[in-house]
Amino acid sequence: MIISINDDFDLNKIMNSGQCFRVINVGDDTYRFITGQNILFMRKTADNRYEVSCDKKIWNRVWHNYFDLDTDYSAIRGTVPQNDHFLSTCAEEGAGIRILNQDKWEMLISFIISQRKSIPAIRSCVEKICEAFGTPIKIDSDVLSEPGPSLCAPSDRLNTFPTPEALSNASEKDLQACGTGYRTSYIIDAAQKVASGELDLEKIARLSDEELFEALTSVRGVGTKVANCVMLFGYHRIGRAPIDTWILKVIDQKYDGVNPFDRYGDVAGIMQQYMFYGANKLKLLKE
DNA sequence: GATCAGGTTTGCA
DNA sequence: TGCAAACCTGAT
Repeated sequence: MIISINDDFDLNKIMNSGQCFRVINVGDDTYRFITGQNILFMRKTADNRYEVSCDKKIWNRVWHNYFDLDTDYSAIRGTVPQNDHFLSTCAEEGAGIRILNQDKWEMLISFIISQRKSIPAIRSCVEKICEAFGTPIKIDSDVLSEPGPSLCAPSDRLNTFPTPEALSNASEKDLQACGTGYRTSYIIDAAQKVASGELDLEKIARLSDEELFEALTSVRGVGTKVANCVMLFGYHRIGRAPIDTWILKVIDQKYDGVNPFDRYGDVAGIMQQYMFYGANKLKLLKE
């Protein structure tokens, strides 16, 4: 199916913005996304036009929201203060990045894993956990036969991200084998809290930013940075700007040590994404 | 083979 | 309250 998207949208930048760890480029400019039980292959065919491997019903029900298509990113880029030279440069470079609406539970575990890991290491760890504890995704035969040949990429035996129940029943040893290291006990703690209902990830979605932050940091291994990532990428709180080592360098080197994110109001998280992407891509930071 | 990675917890001033 | 050190392991 062909769809049109009339806003900033760049598959490669989205994949490399560090918010999603199971997205891959399967070659031929085709990208594979996974959320829940759904797999999507997607390829740009012309300006604002994309070929996707699902039907209209699934697109509207799942992927439209996943890609946050009701938000006007072009307009948000337009609000970048002109005198904010660094952000202006980064926003231009990062145009096309979007904040995905991803699964809350998957984000919680993925960002617990992320601490003191490089992005390739996070990807490999998450994938191993899916292989070990996820369940096979049922692939609709008509989904794979419908698109053109280029969208039919090898995807047999692809697993879902494991459920809280599956991870709460996992042995430390089996999790360790996925490369989780010292985060293993954090993952089990989170899984048990969620599986038992002590922490209801859907229910806390109704809380204010401050209360949601409190609820998330009640999990062992979830501190300020991880909680903000989960809020931004799982709960779509686009006012949250996670501060990692890169953004710390940005604040230090480009903003005289003064956190600029208060200035950007309720879209600070999007500005943070532009900075993260732009600063790395353009190599604007010193050691 | 060392060094470090998109942090958090723990322990000690 | 504030600041280091320790933590597992894969990637480079």
